[in-house]
Amino acid sequence: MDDKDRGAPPDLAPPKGTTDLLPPESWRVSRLARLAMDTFAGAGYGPVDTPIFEHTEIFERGVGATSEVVGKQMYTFTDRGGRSLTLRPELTAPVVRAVLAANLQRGPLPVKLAYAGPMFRQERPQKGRYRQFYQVGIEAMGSALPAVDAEVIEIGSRFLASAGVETTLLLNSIGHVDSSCRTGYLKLLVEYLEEQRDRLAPVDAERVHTNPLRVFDSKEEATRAALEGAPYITDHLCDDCAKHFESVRALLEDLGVGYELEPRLVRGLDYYTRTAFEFVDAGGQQGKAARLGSQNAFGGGGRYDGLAESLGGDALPGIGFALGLDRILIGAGGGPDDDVAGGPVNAYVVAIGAAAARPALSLATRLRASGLGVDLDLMGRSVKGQMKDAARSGARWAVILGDAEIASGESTLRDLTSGAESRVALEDLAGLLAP
RNA sequence: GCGAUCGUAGCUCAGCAUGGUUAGAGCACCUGGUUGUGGUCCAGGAUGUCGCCGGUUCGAAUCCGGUCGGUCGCCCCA
Repeated sequence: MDDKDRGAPPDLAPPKGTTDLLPPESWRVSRLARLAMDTFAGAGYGPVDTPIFEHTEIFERGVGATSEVVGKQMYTFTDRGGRSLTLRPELTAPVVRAVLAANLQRGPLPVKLAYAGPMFRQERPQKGRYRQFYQVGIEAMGSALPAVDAEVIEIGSRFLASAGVETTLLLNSIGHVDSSCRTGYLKLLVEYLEEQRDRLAPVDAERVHTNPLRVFDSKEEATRAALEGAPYITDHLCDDCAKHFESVRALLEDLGVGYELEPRLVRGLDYYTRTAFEFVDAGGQQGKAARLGSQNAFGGGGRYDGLAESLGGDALPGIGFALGLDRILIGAGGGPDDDVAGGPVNAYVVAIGAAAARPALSLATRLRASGLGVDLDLMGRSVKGQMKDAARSGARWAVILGDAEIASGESTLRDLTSGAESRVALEDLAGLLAP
């Protein structure tokens, strides 16, 4: 087959809104994900993995058909069996599904799970917003006590701090679905918005009936002005929700977690009840555009006491959060720690002369088997080239093997930091190189 | 999904308003100076379908149209 028959060469760029993660950037991502999972594990949250795709219904019923995410951002396709499947746009609904599927709600509670992985949403990509993006998060299911809210929020805030981003925690309660609580409040809100109708921006006027709470999210000047006298949900919570919210706040203060009350905070997914929170960028008000772009949230979460039932399962209250790894990396910037972005290679085996190539490979292999991080030349480089490659690999030691060394069962060990060299018996190498 | 803006070596960019011989720089890469030694220095070398397709022209990186992609804004969120 000649070139003509092959047609146009394939486009090697990854699909729009996606990216190939390669070293050194990929090291930062995997390190951050590990830090997250370790932090979560330290509070009793075990790893959970669910499929990359789910039955579309899980998101329609779980996340809510009126939400923006389900309405127009999902990657939905039909498989060969005629099933409608969707690439996961978030992981709370799938995790709750998995818990119900395994009947974990009948075992010891709470069920505490943590995850890290890719999510998918079809939106116009820009800085900090991609079609495939990485999230870490936790879910605690089975307890409606305010203590869980406090634990979850504290873990998120502590992880973000250790990841090197400065955040402000915005906190709100949006009550539960009942005429004495949110439903009742919504009537008041709609009434108020109706009165202000001509002052609202057109986009927001449309939302008054479809999703009135979301009007609070508006960035339109006109709408913001019109909202000045709007009733806040926190003033209309039922007694139980008000008490719950009060406890959460008291516990956060106990734990030394600072927060700002934000009565206009409304999250985009329909399943949230009571506590809702968001971690927004606090590092440099002016430099915001240069940091997260038009995005300002590292992540957020909240309680979802009705989610399990809307998926058709037993009642199972829960709370969790999701954080965007991509955004955290942007917000943390490239710290000084990132210079040593390489892998954990401690030693580099240098072969001098053709006769040393085979012994070098087997020495490297033996050292690796004993648990050391070892690399060597696979390009047939000159000695000078190998030394250069050794320096580049980030290794502390060069283990040099030439005819003289082989003859005496030794190697020349060079400290690449100081340049000091010494002869070392091969059998002593592993011990000397151990960190 | 809508609007704006950008797209030249691996990377960061110059060149483009006034189209015209082999398209440049720095960094990175490779080789040599040092027949068995890196990080400094010196000398040399390789590298581009000027995003892609088409149009105007004797001639296009340069002008025009379309398209794809990045970035920014809207929307929404992680």
